[in-house]
Amino acid sequence: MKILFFGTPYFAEVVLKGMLDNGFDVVGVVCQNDKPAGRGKKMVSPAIVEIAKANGLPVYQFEKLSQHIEDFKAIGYDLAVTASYGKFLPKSLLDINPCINVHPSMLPKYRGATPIQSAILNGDTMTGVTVMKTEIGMDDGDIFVQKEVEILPEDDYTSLQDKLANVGVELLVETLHKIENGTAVRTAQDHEKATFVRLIEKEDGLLDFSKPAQSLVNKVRAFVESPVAYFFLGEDRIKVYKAKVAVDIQADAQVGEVVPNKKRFLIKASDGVFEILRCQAPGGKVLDAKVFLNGYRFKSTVVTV
RNA sequence: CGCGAGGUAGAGCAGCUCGGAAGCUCGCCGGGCUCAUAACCCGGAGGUCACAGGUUCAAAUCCUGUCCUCGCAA
Repeated sequence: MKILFFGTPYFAEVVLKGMLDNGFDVVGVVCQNDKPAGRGKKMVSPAIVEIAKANGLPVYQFEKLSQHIEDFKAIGYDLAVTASYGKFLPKSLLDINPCINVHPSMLPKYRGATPIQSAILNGDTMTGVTVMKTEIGMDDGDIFVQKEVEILPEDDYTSLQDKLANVGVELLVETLHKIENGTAVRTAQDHEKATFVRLIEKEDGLLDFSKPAQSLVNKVRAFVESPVAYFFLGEDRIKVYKAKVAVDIQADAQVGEVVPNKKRFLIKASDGVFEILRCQAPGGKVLDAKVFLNGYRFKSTVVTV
């Protein structure tokens, strides 16, 4: 069975590696185009390109998939597998051969682009992975298999994504074997229960200290890779990479005010104290709070709203 | 050539505008206080101020070039 893989970011890399490690015959990788990135806006390829090339796989980066149907037919594959590809697959492409998708949520919950972030953001304690048939509609295809994954309090996007990707590989391998044997069974989703998650904007990362401390911590956990939670102290935009609720601290400050403390970076939230464990000031490196406090000169001790 | 910030003891920073004896917070070593301590007090080690040129009696500080790091924007 020749497999054509569609995927772009890290989650897709793990899935691709998983298929290769399990001996599946991947005949090519389709991913998003190179984009100008970083200082000097140099063109940068998705990381998956490197992995594909290292394994001798051809890489296809088409601007519009629908304009390359003949190219896809020429590749000669039997099944398409998608994982965080980033764009819809046109019907003309889905009509060539069957397509299955790996989605990091317990569908029909969290259909859309940001299931992992959403689960953490909402303070969920459980999420999961679904392998289903790819259809025209967004994440609404019939389900082959799904498995729950626990979200630990200390999990953030990075760690949860890893867990989900590994489970995704496990489920995908299982499904691919069944498809090969002809024993694959799929069931329709309960569309009534579907929930959708939208793309995340940069401004979504702004921390609002009039909210409960735990919700702020959840935002930090969910956005640690991107766009990163932040707030302003005077003119300085402080990006927060790790935080917790300081349950041992007596709140002796106004909401949004820095709680005086020599060794800990604390800010009063609506219902408790938000403690920053790892952060970054403009122009500086990401630092542990204690190190950050050694050198940082506060221009304001109240969060700018 | 997208815009911008910065490279100063092991770490994080100040000093640079107005050139003229290298400082702060932590860490480390030693001593003290204490039932005890991540707390407090005293003392100590540790830096060719990124690199290379230039200006000057004198450069961390001014000028030029190189390397590296980071923020924004995409």
